[in-house]
Amino acid sequence: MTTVHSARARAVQLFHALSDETRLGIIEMLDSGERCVCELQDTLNAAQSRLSFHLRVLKDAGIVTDRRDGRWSYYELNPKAFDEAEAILKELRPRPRRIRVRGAECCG
Amino acid sequence: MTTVHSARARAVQLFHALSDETRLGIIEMLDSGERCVCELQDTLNAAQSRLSFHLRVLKDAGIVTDRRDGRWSYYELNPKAFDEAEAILKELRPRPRRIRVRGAECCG
DNA sequence: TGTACTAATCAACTTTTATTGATGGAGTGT
DNA sequence: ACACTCCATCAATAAAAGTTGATTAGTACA
Repeated sequence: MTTVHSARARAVQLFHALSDETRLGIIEMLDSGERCVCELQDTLNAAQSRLSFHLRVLKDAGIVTDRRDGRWSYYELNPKAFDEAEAILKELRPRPRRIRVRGAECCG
Repeated sequence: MTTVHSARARAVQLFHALSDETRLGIIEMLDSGERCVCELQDTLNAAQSRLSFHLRVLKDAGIVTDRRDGRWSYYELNPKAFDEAEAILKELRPRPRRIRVRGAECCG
């Protein structure tokens, strides 16, 4: 997981990691628990290097953690990343406004 | 807002729309209410066509709605999109597991 | 009608992401 | 040591996304 500068850059990293079909497939598989790469490979039938690439994106974003056991690598979801994404989303969400000020002050 | 096929494709579209600095800047500005394009342009100082491009991405994803008034276009956040993103995130989040089955069944 | 203004769209280009096939490191079993 | 497996990394390529500078459509107002 590489370091990131601003809150916005972090948001970009997180959402970018979540914006790919293959990666969502991986996340879905990991939802039921830790999995080794070869299992993911079989189930998602994605080439090994391709899977590895996407796992790295997820890991860099802190969405998964990995652990090595002998020749196998196991990946697991990191709940904190989901908390973080949810918090960011809450920040972005429009606040309830008392009065609609239909942009009347704008332009001309 | 273009039509989308699977739930996963929709998730990709939504997260992709959220994974860009300029677009997050736009969202942040719209957070306090409706804004016309020229205001966004000034504040974010982004070229007009560039802004237009990003507004389209946001609109296609359903994150903003637009309204035309004379020669001005006003954009506003759509809260539903944020509900949706939050719901998707909740789906993706790892469920609490009773027992950690450290992927022991895997591989051999 | 003519001119000025806002903003969408287009085409050419640059940059970033993703895919593929190959190589190599580390662990396992003989 | 040797062969074999799992998987990360690399280099080459393909595909997608973003930027830039036109052009164009629609509106406003003299």
